[in-house]
Amino acid sequence: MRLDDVDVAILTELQEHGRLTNSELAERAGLSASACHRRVKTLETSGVIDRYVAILSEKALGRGITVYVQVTLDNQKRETLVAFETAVEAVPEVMECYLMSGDADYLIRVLVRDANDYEHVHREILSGLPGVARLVSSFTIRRVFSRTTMPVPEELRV
Amino acid sequence: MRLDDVDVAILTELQEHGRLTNSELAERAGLSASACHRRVKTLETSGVIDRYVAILSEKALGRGITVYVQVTLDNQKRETLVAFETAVEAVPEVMECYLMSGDADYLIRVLVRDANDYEHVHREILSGLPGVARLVSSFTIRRVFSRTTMPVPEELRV
DNA sequence: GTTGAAACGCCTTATAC
DNA sequence: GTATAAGGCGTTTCAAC
Repeated sequence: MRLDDVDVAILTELQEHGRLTNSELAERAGLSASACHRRVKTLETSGVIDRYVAILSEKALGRGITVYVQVTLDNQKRETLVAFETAVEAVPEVMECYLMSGDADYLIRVLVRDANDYEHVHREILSGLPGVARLVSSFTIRRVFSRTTMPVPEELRV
Repeated sequence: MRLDDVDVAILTELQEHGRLTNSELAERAGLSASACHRRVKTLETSGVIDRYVAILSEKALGRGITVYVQVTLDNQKRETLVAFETAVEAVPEVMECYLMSGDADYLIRVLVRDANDYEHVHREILSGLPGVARLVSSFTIRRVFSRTTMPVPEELRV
């Protein structure tokens, strides 16, 4: 699927304002409402737009601290990996989990209230996950920025 | 601001389906439409709901590979940090940037099409950012999961 | 908290160009 | 791509309970 400038404009707007009305969106994209509506539907059914979500405020929910944790397991047996992955997904403080190349097996992003809270999560939850041999925690001091907006790569442009 | 079970139900739904109609949401939350509408407005104005966004498909956009990069700068002078932060935010492939404690100064998450593409980003863009002394790249093999849904902490429950 | 009503805007589909 | 029309649905506000 190729995307032209208008598609990009639509995607850019919706990535920032997911609940724009179609008429507002049409105006911002410089399109008639019907044309805009058709394009959005196409973008949705083609899978370019995956879904719409509400983003909650980490601050307002008292989850100010992000910690990255490198996880090394006892071994790389298939069952060990599956057991860990299943268990870690059930931990609500873990926002993201990647299987990694290199030293550690997994990298996870953990969201907690403060350092105290992390101590609890680390000791009572993470270190008890199946197969975990070692945890290396890296504290973030400050989030410089975070994008939800994904750039449209050149090779998809019209 | 305290949140009761119904608020949590609303937040959970909206974090997964950000464009639910108010009437649909009301039904799922077990509320009348007007009561539901009032609660959502309150959650929005109080800042618990930060914003609504469309999530694009990384796959459909051909951005399959996530790379984490630990960035070490020449020094920690204020100007050095500011210059780097300003420049890195202008790189669209960088989705997130944290100032870190510990060995490296920054941790960034980079989204690219493939390893080739990363090679280009690494050599032509990242290593040219102001103040960069060392880059340590960690490739992800697979995203195990990623949440946009944030749990409501116990201490905020009614 | 609930229901119901009313006004308005938007969506959605369908026209035709 | 544009414009327009029509019906139905959803939102938003209000009043009353």
